[in-house]
Amino acid sequence: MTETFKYGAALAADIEARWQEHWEREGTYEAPNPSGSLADDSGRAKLPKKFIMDMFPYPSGAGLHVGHPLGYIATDVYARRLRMTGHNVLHTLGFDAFGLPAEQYAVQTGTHPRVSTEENIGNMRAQLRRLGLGHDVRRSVSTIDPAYYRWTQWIFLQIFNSWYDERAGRARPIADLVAEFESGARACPDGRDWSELTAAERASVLGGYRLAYASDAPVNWCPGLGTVLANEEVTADGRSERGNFPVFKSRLRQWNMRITAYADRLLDDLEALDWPEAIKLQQRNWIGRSEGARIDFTIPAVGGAPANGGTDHTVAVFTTRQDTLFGATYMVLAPEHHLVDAIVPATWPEGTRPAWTGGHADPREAIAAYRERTAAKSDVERQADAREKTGVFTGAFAINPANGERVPVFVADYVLMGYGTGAIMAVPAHDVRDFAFARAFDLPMRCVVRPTDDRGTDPAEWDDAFVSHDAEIIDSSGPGIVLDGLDVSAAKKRMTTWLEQEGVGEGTINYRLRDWLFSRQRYWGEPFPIVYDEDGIAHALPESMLPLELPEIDDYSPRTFDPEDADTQPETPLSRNREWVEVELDLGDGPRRYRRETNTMPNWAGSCWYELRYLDPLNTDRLVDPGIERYWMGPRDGMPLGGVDLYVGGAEHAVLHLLYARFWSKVLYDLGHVSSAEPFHRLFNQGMIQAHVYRDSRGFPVPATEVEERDGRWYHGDEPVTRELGKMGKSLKNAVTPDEICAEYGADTLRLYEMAMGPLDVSRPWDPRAVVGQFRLLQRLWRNVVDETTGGTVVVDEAPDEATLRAMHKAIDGVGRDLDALRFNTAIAKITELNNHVTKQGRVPREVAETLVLLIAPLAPHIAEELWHRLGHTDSVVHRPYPHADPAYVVDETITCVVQIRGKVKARLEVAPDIAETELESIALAHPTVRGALGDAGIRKVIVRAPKLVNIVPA
RNA sequence: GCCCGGAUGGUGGAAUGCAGACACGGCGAGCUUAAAACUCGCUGGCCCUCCAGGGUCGUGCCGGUUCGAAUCCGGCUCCGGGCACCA
Repeated sequence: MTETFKYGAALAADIEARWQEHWEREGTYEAPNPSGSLADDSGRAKLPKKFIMDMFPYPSGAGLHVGHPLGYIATDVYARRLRMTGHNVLHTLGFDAFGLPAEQYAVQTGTHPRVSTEENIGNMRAQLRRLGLGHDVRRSVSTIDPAYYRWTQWIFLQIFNSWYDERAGRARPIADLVAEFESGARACPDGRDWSELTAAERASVLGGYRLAYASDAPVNWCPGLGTVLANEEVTADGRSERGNFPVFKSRLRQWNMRITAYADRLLDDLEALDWPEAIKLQQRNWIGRSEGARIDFTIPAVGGAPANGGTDHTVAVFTTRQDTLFGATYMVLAPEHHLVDAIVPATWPEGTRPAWTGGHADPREAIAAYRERTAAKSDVERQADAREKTGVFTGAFAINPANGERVPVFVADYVLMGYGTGAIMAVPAHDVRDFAFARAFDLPMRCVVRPTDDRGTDPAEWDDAFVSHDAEIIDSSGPGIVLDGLDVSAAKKRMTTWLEQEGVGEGTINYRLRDWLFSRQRYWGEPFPIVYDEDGIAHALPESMLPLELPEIDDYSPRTFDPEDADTQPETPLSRNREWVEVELDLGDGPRRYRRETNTMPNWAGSCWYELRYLDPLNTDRLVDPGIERYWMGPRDGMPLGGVDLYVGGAEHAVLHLLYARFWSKVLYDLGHVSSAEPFHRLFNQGMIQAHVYRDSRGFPVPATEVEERDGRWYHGDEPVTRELGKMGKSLKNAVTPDEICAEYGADTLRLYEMAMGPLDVSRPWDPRAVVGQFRLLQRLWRNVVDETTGGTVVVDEAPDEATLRAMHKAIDGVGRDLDALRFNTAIAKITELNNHVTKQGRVPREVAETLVLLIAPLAPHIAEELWHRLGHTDSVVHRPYPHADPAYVVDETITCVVQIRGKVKARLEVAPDIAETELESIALAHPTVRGALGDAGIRKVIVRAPKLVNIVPA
């Protein structure tokens, strides 16, 4: 068989396999640590460092399609450019391997999730290996590895064993809090002395402080998945993010993370991060900070009415519009509000309108009926009639503290128990929802903010509420307070001050963010390192007992339970292994019987901190060595909070992974385990690769590869099909795998094509025909260097001509800047342009050939390495200096000259840098705009000044 | 409803002072018995043309700023994304 030197699929495959093996053997992509087991004597640890990361993949059984590696290729190109510009670059990829699909597969087949997951990881590694990604494989971690999740559990214990000290503004060890209680420096919540409390009472008090705590509260129960879910995992229409199953509220005892303690810091620190504005905005909205006030309304005892016990009650409301308190004409409690039953009188007050009673004989009956009606609504239904206002009168009245007015109290489901205090003051004139409710129930409205449009001040004549943050307050004066004439923000301040003086309220801040529900009733996750003693008190396992490995069970299936029955809890898979659950342990006070926690952690846990483990993956004593962590991630110029230099991934994790990881980072920072207060300094969201979906007349997708185009229409065989743009995937029968592209053209072509398709951050369709364009580029480049019959080189040992030199240095300059800015598509266009230039010349000077090879090396590393080798070099392009443009050739051939008339710029001229003054003068005077501007005025003087300014003084 | 982002040839997209780089597709030619995963040329519309070139319109729509606008400003239209009874 004769050897061929034509760059085709076979040769590309040969080159790629050869160099991949070489790089692996040489450890080419290993990044040294400054110390520890991954340190070396290459001296590279002394270089400026860069830590580049991808969002690591879930090892799905479906394998990769070409959309998955888009980000991995981008970070690889960027990392290679950094290596070639003298950086010590840490780039690797692990696997986020706990999660539902493997468990669902186990339910169906009985295969242990570990077995299927590890097989999937193996397949995915093989797929990724073909792409020639320059990863430091020593640092690749997998979240299901006990050596890894040992530290996930360890971090959980750090969080469990700490509390948020509001005064210090940071987390501290729980032992400090105990010491404060013991010394009396801090009073116990219920006013008793710490020493008098039983162990269970102490545990309960501390549970109110711990950053990880168990609580009994309404949670999102998803029967379809057999587990509870975090708020972030439930979509706006009340379904599970994964699987799209309905979600119901149910009261269950679950573990939570006190992420709300960090709301302000999570919000404020966004400012220092180099993240897309859209993601920052999503996080800001999710945290949902609103400044306002708590206002106490008194509901006086109804004389002799047994229902409210004959005592006064105080109901606190939260509002951001305390300035409109004088406009509050009624009050609303959420149906679940705990004071509803206490305030309801036995009978309707005299003169209650029939429309307010819902047709019921007494208030208690009316409220019971209303509760039943709203509770039966699932979140989906509640969403459907979101705008329709329903409610019922409680029969009670509250006193508006500003003017002493008696206002009716309603129950309505447009007020949510989970936000603020679960009660509102209703100002129908200045709130759209209150306006709608007041209209429906014929409640009075009072205008207290002067409308800035022509609607007048009688709300009865309005079509909607008047909402403005920039208007004047009117008709708002009461005992000790006058707001009239103030603007909204001044009125808010004055009202807050008054509320605080009178002791009927205070300025407060509310957040939309809720604590993170952290336990799942599933098997395939990290077990909690928690045991309960006979009194039900939770104890942390000592570090020496970590990792707490997942026990074996023989039935992985989730169970549903009866949410109606308050005494039941969902059965957890881990509880099925009795020997594992019931244990005798010595936690320091002798062997005792304990029961293990049988929930598992959500699959976000492993991804909350994996960047840290990449740094020091073999360390068995610590999560990460502090010196190594500071080296790669510590605060530095322009990054006061530290973090990874570049993190690339999809935008779908905006309020999930990206929020959780920031939270864990801050806890670890507070407790002194890391120097970086933020995990990811710079974030980049890559777009999606879309693909055409072809559907037959019944709407079913047909395989995209079997569709033919004829006269602008598409046919599957003889059947016409429709075409639309959609996600790439198995179910839509349009997936293209990297393997098939590699087989047809090679990995370098795939890499180039993915990078050349368009800007990295926008979604764009995969065009199967267009891939060949990048293949042709590589073929032309190959032929410019290699003699296809002998395998020798065709480059000539002569200096490039002037035009070529200029083209070359322009390309070097542009490509370098494009790569630094992640503009890979334009970088490729510039390389192509230069390559086309020399192709047309027919002869390629060695200097140009070598430049081309180095320029393309980050994008197409295999062919670059091969060509570099064939050009007679024995070193690797990987650590070669990237070409540097000679500024002499990059300067523009023309400069801009400004023409002014009466000191005003009238025109700009592109002229040669060395143009003579007299010539410049005549060009300026010949310019049509200049001639027009001068008109008949004539010219008195033309002054040409350095650098190039033509000043024309009209006569 | 509110908040973001976008609109440039047949297609993906370049371009912050020469609109359409680079690529696909298309057309024409070459090589070839034949082919293309080969090579070369042309390829926004309209018009003129002595075939060398030239003119003119043109970046979703309307208006503005500017010597000059795809780019900046104001107002629309359409598309994509996020949030949504959060007081």
